[in-house]
Amino acid sequence: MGTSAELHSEKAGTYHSEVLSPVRSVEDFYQHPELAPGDLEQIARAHEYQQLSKGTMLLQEGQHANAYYCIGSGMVRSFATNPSGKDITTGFTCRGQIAIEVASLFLGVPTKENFQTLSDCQVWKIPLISFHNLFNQIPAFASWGREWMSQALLMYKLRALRMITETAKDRYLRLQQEQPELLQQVPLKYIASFLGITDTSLSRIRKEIARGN
Amino acid sequence: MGTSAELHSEKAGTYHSEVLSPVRSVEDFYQHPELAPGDLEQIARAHEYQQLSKGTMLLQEGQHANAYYCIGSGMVRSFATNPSGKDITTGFTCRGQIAIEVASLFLGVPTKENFQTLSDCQVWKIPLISFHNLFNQIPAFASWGREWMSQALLMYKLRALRMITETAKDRYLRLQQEQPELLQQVPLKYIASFLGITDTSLSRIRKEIARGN
DNA sequence: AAAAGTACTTGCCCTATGTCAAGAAATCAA
DNA sequence: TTGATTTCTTGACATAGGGCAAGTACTTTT
Repeated sequence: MGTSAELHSEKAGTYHSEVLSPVRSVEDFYQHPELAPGDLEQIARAHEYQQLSKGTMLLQEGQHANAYYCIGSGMVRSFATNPSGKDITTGFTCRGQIAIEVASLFLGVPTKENFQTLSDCQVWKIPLISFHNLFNQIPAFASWGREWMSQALLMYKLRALRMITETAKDRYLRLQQEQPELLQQVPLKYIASFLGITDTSLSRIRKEIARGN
Repeated sequence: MGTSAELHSEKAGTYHSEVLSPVRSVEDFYQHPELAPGDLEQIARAHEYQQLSKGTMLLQEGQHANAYYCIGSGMVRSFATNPSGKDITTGFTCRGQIAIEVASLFLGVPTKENFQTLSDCQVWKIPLISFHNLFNQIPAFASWGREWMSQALLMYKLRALRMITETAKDRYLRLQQEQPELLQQVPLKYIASFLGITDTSLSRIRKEIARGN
């Protein structure tokens, strides 16, 4: 379970078998009406393709993020550590999504989150400096970035709102509906802390649902 | 309590008396190392100064946001309405902060949030189209925007995390410490729903704290 | 000054979820 | 294969916070 990216991936974890087909190209991550094909090529060239084995840490608490990752296949978990030592899952990044610690990357502060692969992953990595250059050279890329951030902001706002307005069971059912593959691939304790409850409670909620809501 | 901005503000509400001195200039909102004085002048010219009376709706659920507001004095509350009809306070925007519905403004979708002044306010309003022009014409403005979004994203992530890791009392004490003026100026029910609890519970938490933690 | 409305508190009881501990089942290590 | 580890479930009990209703104080309206 090293900190560095490793290049072999013979053995897929029994838990986290790959179901979905991988994203074909890094250009798929940068869909935006203003981005011309030439722009996309330039953007793509700024990424480095990597295969990461299960358990790889992409970023650890206290470090400064200096890159982000477009996830072609596999899954990444991000988590923060409580003062009392427990880790709280803050999110899952799946195939087709971008694993990034915005605060550390763009504000230059040490991160309070950890990012770790839950399975073998294929990713495209782009360094901050390359991002920065693209941002300044390609206006449409900056627009893409603004939209991506808007979308991300919306999701976190919704998450906070839902922690208030929905019960734990509601949140689990929503997750089940919106990301069913996640429930198969991720250990219950991570899902529980992501939902804001204990694994004990989630187990009971599952039982209740199994009996027929 | 109209939808449009109004220009008189003789009578300050008894509840929400102004304590803090207003922000002097709109340029204070756009501090960024790369922004030159000339840029700031251009940015400032894109804003319109307005005085809004207490109760003014800046944005209502279902509308499309087409501007945002830099708050020079006063306070704005944003809230979402539950399916069951209750309104949940999603945030307070105070002097020196920006009242904006990012999702609606930048993704062009109808907003699910409402924005309403809690007191008479002095604001600088900037239309989306002007923002967009500045974003494309002034690279440093785009950088400022990216940083602002990063900061906002961080705060919403923290909010979601704290809803999970902290008790309601913890959250109240934090608010008391970080924004004491807010507790004086805002009715308890709005603070309660912002904290994710009922006004009844917040009242009890206050009592408990008053007795000596 | 009376009436109506709003803000806040308090009591009683209830539910969702947490804590702790034990045990079964699956997985991993050797 | 065997033992160790992890995952998940379940029970008994505790606690935070919600729902409802009443009551007080303050504010606004008339």
